[in-house]
Amino acid sequence: MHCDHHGCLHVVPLFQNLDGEQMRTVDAITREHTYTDGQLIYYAGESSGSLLVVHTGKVKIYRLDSEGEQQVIRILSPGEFTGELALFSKEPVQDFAQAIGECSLCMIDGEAMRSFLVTYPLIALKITQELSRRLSQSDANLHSVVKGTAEERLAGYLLDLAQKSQKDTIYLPVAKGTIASLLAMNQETLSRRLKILEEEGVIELGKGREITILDRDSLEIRTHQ
Amino acid sequence: MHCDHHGCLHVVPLFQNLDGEQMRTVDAITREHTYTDGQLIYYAGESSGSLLVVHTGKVKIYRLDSEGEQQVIRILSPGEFTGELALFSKEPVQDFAQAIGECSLCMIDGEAMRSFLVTYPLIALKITQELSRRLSQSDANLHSVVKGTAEERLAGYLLDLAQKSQKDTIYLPVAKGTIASLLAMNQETLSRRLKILEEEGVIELGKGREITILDRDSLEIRTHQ
DNA sequence: TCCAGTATTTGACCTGCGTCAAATCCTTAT
DNA sequence: ATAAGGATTTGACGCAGGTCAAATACTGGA
Repeated sequence: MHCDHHGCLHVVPLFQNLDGEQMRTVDAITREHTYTDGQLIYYAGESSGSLLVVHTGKVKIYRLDSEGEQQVIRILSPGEFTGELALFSKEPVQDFAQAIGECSLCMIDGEAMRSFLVTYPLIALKITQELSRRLSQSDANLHSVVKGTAEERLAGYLLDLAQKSQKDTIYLPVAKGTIASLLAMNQETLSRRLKILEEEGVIELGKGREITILDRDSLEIRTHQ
Repeated sequence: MHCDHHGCLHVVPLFQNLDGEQMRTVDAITREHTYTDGQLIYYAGESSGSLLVVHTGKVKIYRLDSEGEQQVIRILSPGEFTGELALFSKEPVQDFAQAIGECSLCMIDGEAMRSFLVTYPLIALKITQELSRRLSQSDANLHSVVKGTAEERLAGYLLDLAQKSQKDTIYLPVAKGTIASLLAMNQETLSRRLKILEEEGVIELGKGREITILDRDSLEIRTHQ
């Protein structure tokens, strides 16, 4: 089915300031599709060639090493997009996208999207802007993996979550194992680090994925940046 | 001085298929500037707001951690560009660009470039394409740092160099310490790994930065991918 | 060619984090 | 509720690669 005007496109910063007609144009080349928990959306070597915008739910982007172990790259929330490599380049895609829980995506046809971008170059600029932001972010990640410690990355991540939710009690968005991989450590290390932070009175572990931040300053210091 | 038509713009894949008039347009908003060894081109928090295209020489892009230690992100060769974050986004720049040896850059004025891109959206698409390629590359780097070993990264890098030069005897493009940082290891580890590869008959270390690959297959295997 | 300054190598040592294995805790479907 | 299966925790242990320090090799300028 087509996205209607209460649909996915309106949650996307990318298309925020399109006028009615432009919106209808994008609408016409967009299909919405829902996925169930764990379903693969695309995989390395084989992608839809569409721009994929998350409408509801969460999507995990990851890579596999030669042992089949996965390394989480990004967790997408509503409004965020992926699939740009297949859209803009001939390079083979090397990552996997998988639904975490029920989720729905808007799939914008690649060929049509490219012509649209030529007609509405401002949208192309916005995409470029988002990509360069993500590139900078990705460099920062690399830097913190190479030069930083597990605790530093964890502290930074917890502060991020707290800032986004504006609360001191936060809920990890996905399973701890997944968070661990996202933070470039393994599950056991994440567990141990959390415990240490609790023992030192910096956080309090609730049940399940609940964490309460008791001492924000201390976390700040541990961020080491 | 302006770039003439034998200048920097012709070495840039980005501008490959512009016609004469378009080329003159870009030319008009471009300045060439030369730097001496070690000179800072831009630094975190303060950037020119221009798109910087390497014309001749090499440029090192790196970040600093809180101890002032640097982590090399990328080595730019002629034709490659940087500065896109400052150009397309309001985010603060977090990296440093430094001349390695004598080098010259074409600096394309940011504001003028943005309007040019709106007029010639195909160039915008090319930039987008290059950014998404770099993003994918950056994710791959992260993956190999997290899941791979120092030897795997080194083997991959040596094969890359050999492929680019089409020869078995290669020369590291910059100092070993810089390569080490680029490969996310420290100088001593790089030195030790190289020695082990030599002892096992995979490579031969010449003097200075010269390395001869004796057993490409063995390197291939060590790439582990 | 020689010297000073830099880059590289080598050795000794140590630690953060990964691995494996087992226990315990949560969730969900019945 | 309860059992089954997944998620998380905990413990014991090892090692890749980091750090520090000292020796050696290169390089460009006088």
